[in-house]
Amino acid sequence: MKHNLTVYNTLTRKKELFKPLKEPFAGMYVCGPTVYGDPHLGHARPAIVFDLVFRYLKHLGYKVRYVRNITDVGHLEQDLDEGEDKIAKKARLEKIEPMEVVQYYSDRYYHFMELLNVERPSIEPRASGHIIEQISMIERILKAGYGYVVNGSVYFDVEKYNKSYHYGKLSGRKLEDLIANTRELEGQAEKRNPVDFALWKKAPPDHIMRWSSPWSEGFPGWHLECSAMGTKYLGEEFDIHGGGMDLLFPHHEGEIAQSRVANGKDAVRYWLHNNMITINGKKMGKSLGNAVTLEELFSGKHPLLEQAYSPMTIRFFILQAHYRSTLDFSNEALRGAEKGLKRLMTGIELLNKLSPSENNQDPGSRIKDLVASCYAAMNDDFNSPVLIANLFDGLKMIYALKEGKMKLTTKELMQLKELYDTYVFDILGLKDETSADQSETVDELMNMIIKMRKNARDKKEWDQSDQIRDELAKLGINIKDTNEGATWEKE
RNA sequence: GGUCUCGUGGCCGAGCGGCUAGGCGGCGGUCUGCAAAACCGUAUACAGCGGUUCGAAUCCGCUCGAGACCUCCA
Repeated sequence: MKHNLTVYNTLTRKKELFKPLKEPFAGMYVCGPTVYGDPHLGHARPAIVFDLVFRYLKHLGYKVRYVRNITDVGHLEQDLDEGEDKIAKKARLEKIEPMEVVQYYSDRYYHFMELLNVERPSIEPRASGHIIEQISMIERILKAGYGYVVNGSVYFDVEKYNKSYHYGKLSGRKLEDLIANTRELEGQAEKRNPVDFALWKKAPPDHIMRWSSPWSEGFPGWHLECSAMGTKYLGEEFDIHGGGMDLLFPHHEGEIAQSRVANGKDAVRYWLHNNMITINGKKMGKSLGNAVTLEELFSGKHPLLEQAYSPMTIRFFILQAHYRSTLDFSNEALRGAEKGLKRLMTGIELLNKLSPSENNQDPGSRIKDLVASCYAAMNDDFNSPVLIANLFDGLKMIYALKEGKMKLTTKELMQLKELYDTYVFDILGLKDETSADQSETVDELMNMIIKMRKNARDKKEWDQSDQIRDELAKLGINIKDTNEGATWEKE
């Protein structure tokens, strides 16, 4: 495959040329949501970022298998013996079955991801459906000598692991520092060392989510599912593992250790991490109580929101920042994204209406250059903000064509159209929202009204024409007079 | 406390040693019966102080400030 895509590998802290294990195949695993709450803006970022990666890899010609899990068990609320997992807690609070909670929030997640035009991954495995694989992995870890059983729970022996491997190599930590900084938490008596983590937890009597295992009735530890499912669907070694930066430690560190000893090799070749979304400079997080859900965002019903923002505005907003930078949320920034996206879409609409000029009059290599810089941006660790800047630059060319200040041959115009089509819709995954829900009847009615207004205008009956415009404005319909006649738009 | 990241014009956000990022907003203009929209043009920046260099937003040091991880989190 010919390309020079470089990706920033958290493991090496460098950009590296992307070379998959088995061309033309590429395998990617991304940590998905824990389905115990409504999806919020924070969920949108990794979903959109890795959707971009997925789309671009496919565009380059790879046959991509993209696996994104749904976490529906485990994830202890606290690392305490009596800790219960989030889903069980939510279920108890709402007096429903845990799987009901899981079903409900999974559906919500899928619904909102679809609105954001996030493509469904190739496989979306659930932790609860892979208990057998997880148990088998624990057995392999025990067999390798890196786990120990206490009272029906199984723990990973981090200190022993660190003697042969480097625990903390992904997050840049040293075990001594970790041990020195471990907080004193209660109920850790079972562990040999506070840095050890659970592979299997024996369920307390009142814990509702439980499965039988060789050690106890219980549930798997919280790093295990990703190791087990990644191995199952992508093999013992695969190309990309993605997730939020907040998962770097300890989640991904745990994954590395588990896979290493269970499979005898490092599983992941490129670790990619998206940065966080901040709100007033602080990380947005469910546990911090400052998360804005996607539903609130799309409806505008949240104290922080001055208006509703469409799914594509959110998508564009996220893509306008590089995935490894924090992205600060504000109404002003969001409004800016909304306007910018509209400008881009209007330009594309115009482009599609343009016809080529007969004579080829020095188009230069501007289109070739534009195409090249778009590829260069994406090949540079998926630099979507630079890509978008290039697309805005190209807009000037489109308007110059319209004004007749520039001429393009049929072939060149086709190339330009193809560029926008490919990059805006296929790769960035944006879509035009404006004309989405107009029925034919409405269209024809509006054409009729515009015609009537034009008649009035032709007769210079300004009172009449302004009245039509004002009345429509009250209905949220804006008339825009252009040189080619009037168009309308619903707010 | 430990580890790490970052501080760019009113706002968001690229930039990885020399060449205009881009978007939103502002200002000026074109178009227009008026208005809006649209388009064109344009100003404002690199937290501070030192250092390296012919040359620094970009490298180094210090100061100040913000944030992340170390506990579930995207």
